[in-house]
Amino acid sequence: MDGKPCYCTQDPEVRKGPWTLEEDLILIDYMTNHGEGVWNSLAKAAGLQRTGKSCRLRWLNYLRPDVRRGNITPEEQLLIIHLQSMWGNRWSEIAKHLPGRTDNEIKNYWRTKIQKQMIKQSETEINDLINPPSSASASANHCGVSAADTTAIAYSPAPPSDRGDLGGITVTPPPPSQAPNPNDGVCWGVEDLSPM
DNA sequence: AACAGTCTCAACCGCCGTAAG
DNA sequence: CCTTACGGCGGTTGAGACTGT
Repeated sequence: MDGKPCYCTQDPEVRKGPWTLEEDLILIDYMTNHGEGVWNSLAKAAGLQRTGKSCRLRWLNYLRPDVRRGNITPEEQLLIIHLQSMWGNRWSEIAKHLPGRTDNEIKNYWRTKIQKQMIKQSETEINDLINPPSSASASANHCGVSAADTTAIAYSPAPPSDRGDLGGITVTPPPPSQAPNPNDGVCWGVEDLSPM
């Protein structure tokens, strides 16, 4: 279409790849006039050569009026870390506690910023264990967690809980709504992630 | 200035749960 | 009860942007 890259699909009726401004406008227009419905028929009715899933994703992650884009605040960051430590990678649950943020955004943020930072930190601590700095009691981080434990956090125990089977490990699923306790199992502070 | 490596994020894929027929 | 269609979710990918050498 109009000189854009060819995202060939099995079905020539269905477009893939980045959304164009035109498509965005069509979807926004349709959504404001009709509201959400069955996504597949919505895509057809709106004249979009996209799958219903694609439309849904685009709307929820990008076009929704209440979607908030831009920097994650330190408060949001702490909340993400805390909720992730409690619930694992249940991004949609976590997103519900961050108004305007999408699960996709949080997921990306976690992987690119927080997780990387944690891995880096745990590597440093492991190095310290192997080659201890002369005077340091470099056995633990500032909350008394061993390097191995920290790694476990970094790689997220993320128990699949109710949908998975992790060798008998059971974890309480996310409560409907629970005020996060910043000291409950999480030792990370904003300063730990300061480079961000 | 040019190239290589790294990072970011939008979008896709595949699986699962649920509702409708 | 079984099958099918759909929505929702988490994981992964790839293109473009950015940074370092």
